[in-house]
Amino acid sequence: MLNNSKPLSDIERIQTVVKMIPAGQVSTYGRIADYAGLLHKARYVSYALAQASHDSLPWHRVINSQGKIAIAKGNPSYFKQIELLRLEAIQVNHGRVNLKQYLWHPDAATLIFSLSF
DNA sequence: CTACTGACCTAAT
DNA sequence: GATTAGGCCAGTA
Repeated sequence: MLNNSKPLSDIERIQTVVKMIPAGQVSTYGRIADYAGLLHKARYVSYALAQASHDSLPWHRVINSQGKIAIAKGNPSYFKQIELLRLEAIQVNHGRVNLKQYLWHPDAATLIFSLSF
């Protein structure tokens, strides 16, 4: 056996992909789901992040497809996310990020490799 | 089992 | 830009 570990769970696959997002770049819920092999399960990504929104993974680098912060304004995490993004030199205006500028374009082979464990 | 809820997405308006 | 509608799907009550 080349690999005797059990397959990654959906949540583990999502977290693996999120960890691959480089500092200074962002991705979206839908894209993360696609990269993790979970087509059309964008909503599940938000659940997976909420489960582990500790320091363990860069949850702040995940925003919605419109480039906006997905958390409701007024929620402390909303401001926390903006703060974390700005620490990485990502500009946030009116709760919005320029996807053209900061969107992460992962390498397919690297993705497959990272998810194979 | 059904009903409701979301840190969602796309297309249409 | 903003809002709506329909689709999506796991979790929860």
